[in-house]
Amino acid sequence: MPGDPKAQIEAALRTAVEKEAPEHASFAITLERPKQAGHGDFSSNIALQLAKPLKRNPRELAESLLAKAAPALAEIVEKPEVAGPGFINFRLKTKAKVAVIARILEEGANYGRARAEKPQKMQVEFVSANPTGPLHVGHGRQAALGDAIAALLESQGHAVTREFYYNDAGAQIEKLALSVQARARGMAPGAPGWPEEGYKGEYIEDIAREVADAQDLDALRRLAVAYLRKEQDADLQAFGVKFDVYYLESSLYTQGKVDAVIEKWSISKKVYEKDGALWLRTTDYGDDKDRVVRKSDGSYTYFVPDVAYHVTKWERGFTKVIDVQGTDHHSTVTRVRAGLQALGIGIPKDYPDYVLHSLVKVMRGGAEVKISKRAGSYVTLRDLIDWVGRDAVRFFLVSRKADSEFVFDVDLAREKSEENPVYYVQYAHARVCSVLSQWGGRTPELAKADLDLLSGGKEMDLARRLAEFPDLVATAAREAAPHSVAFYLRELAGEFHSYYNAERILVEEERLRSARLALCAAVRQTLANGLSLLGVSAPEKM
RNA sequence: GCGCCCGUAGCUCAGCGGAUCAGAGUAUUGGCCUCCGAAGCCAAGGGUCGUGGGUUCGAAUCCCGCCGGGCGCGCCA
Repeated sequence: MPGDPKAQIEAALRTAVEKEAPEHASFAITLERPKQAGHGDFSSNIALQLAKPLKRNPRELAESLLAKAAPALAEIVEKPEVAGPGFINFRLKTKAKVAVIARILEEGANYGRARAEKPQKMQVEFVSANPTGPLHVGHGRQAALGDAIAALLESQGHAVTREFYYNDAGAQIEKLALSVQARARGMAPGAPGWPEEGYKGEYIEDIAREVADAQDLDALRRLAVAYLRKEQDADLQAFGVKFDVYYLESSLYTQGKVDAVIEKWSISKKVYEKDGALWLRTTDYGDDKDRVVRKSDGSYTYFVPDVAYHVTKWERGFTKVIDVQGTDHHSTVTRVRAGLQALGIGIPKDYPDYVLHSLVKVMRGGAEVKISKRAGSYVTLRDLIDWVGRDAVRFFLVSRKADSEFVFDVDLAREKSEENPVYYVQYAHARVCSVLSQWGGRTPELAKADLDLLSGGKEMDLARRLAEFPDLVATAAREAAPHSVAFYLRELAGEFHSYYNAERILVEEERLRSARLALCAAVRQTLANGLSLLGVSAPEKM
């Protein structure tokens, strides 16, 4: 495919391997992008990998492979060379390097997207907060992560459902209702007689204010749940996150799905009675100890509906499911998988996948912020959005690996917002838009620009960086790791700023100007595509 | 005590199935606006990659011990 030299080089190497060592023809050829420009645009360690099974000197093998691969590549690469212990380095000709620009302008918003060989029906479940209070910063991290992961999977051609699961009926909800009732009767939060472990945040008062009849606990419960669901939805909307499905835990009971799970376990003899309770043999599936599934009072533990819920995911045809949760829930991983295995209905052992994130610590004014007035005991997502803005929150929260603990410095993100990485990236986008608009032409014309006129080092760096994007997105999707996209965008923005300051884009000479503008337009498109994956806006002005 | 995760520059963090890997941002210091956006660019200083072993020609990266931190370890969710 024109504009994809990587595929051409891989094909040529594969052909060479087939000739050189037919018995290893199926060996995976992986091209790497050397970090240092001095080592070319692509390198292959295939000779090092094949040297051992073939019992040959890796350098000599590399030379031999190269001799067989080189003729097919004469068009696109400079003279390739064998380096070090047996790496083969390829340096693209300018024409092949800049071809990516035309490709980006042609593909537009599709640049970086791929068509999956086997498109799958996938689901990402995240946030899943119970309606007992405002969303906290941990939910924010989940929302940012989950939405970005879903976008990444979609970019690879999969059909992705974003799902929110919540408990609308359990003991937590009862506590909520009782708290609101107490408040509606004029009781002060925490005063004598206040419900045990009741909720004390300011929002309880807001809900209580709307209570018509403090005696009617059912109505009160519905009111409280509806109120908080609405508030959570408003926060998610402000955060730019939309869900396709809201799944109610209560529906698992009303549809008999919870009982069905117990029944299947019983039939396959995976449960036993002890101390008046019913236990599941999770130790058969790697758990430390067996777990209670039905308490002696006859009610189920939380994890039975949890398993029933995951059965519905499987039955709904989601072949891949990613649950985004805090690391404080990591013990459920083994348990849920064990519960699913014990059903014996053919669900894979490692179903579902999990992305676990550690908690977020919020720093402001040199001290940790632990509480907000509204929630009573934690910092809310809304606080964060109000303090630093949606884009900064989203970008920050996905800029770290999910499992690293993360200190969110509000002062850095807010008071010195010009130093914030997200503005650095958005600013690059705004700058390109500005130069394109000052030129005043139509972007499609740029696709016909004579790109060979680009020759500067910074121009080659940019072209090289732009070409990395599709692979980077594919890897990020496979690893459910949006942070690498954030890092990439910062690097791309940096190279653009550097270029912009060093070269004049709007030169008099029309052909050169068009070529440079084409490069700029490709940068703009790639920045926009990347930011879109992270749910961050790409402003034309700021 | 047991299990999982994390220790990389002053700070916040990338890099992790070995080679071309000591990195980014920020902070500090010094330069750059008669010219497309200075919310920017250029340059400098700053780390024996927690620590001690092991495997290897070669380890931030793999293995083991230790130290430090986080989170779990309920007939809570």
